[in-house]
Amino acid sequence: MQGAPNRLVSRNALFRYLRSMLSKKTKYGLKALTYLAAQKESKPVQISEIAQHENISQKFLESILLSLRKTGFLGSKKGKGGGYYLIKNPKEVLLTDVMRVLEGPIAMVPCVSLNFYEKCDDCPDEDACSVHKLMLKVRDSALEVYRNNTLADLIL
Amino acid sequence: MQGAPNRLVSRNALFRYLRSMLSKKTKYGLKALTYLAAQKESKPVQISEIAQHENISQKFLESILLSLRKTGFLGSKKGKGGGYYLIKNPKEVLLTDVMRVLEGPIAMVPCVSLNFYEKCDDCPDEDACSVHKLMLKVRDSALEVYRNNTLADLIL
DNA sequence: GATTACCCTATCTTTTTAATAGGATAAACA
DNA sequence: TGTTTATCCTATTAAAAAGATAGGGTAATC
Repeated sequence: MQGAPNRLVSRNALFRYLRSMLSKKTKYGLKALTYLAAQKESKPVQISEIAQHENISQKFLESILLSLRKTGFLGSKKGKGGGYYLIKNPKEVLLTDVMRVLEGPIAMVPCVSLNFYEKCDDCPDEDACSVHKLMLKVRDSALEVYRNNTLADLIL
Repeated sequence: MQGAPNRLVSRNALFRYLRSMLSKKTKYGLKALTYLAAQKESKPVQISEIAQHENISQKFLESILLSLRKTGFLGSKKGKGGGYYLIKNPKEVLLTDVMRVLEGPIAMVPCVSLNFYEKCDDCPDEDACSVHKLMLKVRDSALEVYRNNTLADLIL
């Protein structure tokens, strides 16, 4: 809005933009995956190396990589010379799958989620809900992006 | 991911999908705006009526409508027969503007926000950031939806 | 068998959202 | 003019979640 008094718009807005809609977990996870995808040799990379290179708290990254291993994206090797490595070819890793594991649902409201559907408690009829109607479109537009991009597309 | 063990995927995911990415403020705000836009007569509607009809806590709605008034979307009238009313024609109310006031930035990360840009503290070079690259696309896709829809499109 | 590096659980701090409370102000109407 | 109606405004609180940290367990390599 153009004409609105500045202080009133920005107060709420300021609070919001300090935090990101994307969780750090997802952010760090994506960075780590990209880092691994960009490796020339396919030998394990240590957590500490990724953490340093991407400015991530090592302990936090540890838990993220762990969950990426459990969900079938990464393999790991213990002991000296150990670390994490990509299991699949980056071109075969769809970002829809990555996002759903790291961030959860792609939809902004549970009632339009494909994989995590849940009825809204306050809304008696979804078909009569304006928010539902709008968020369906937003979900589809986001899905299109994630579906048409793989991990390989993130490498710069 | 298909093959991943169920309990491991769903634990994190469960937590995430209990909460919506869309704040209740935005949800309620959109519902209220749509309700007002759907009015046949253009006389003020009381908060209590909207709150009842849309299943919203009246006090919470009060603050939301207040902020919508301060940002130029709604007008209000005090006293008997008072209430809130839309200032513009629903066809002229772009959802980009509504979303920015209610929800804040449309981008999922500040570093790709058009109206609320801010550098990420952990990222030395945006052009070399895979997350930045991806989130630019997501932002654009969301923007397209919001730009091509007005309040009138939300009425069912 | 010592070192390396992943594995796992538990806890804590901070931030944010959502909601509530209580009263001030202004308009309408008798 | 005074009573009712309904918006206006500030402050507080409760609950949830994210992010980060701590500390030790386990397995593989040399």
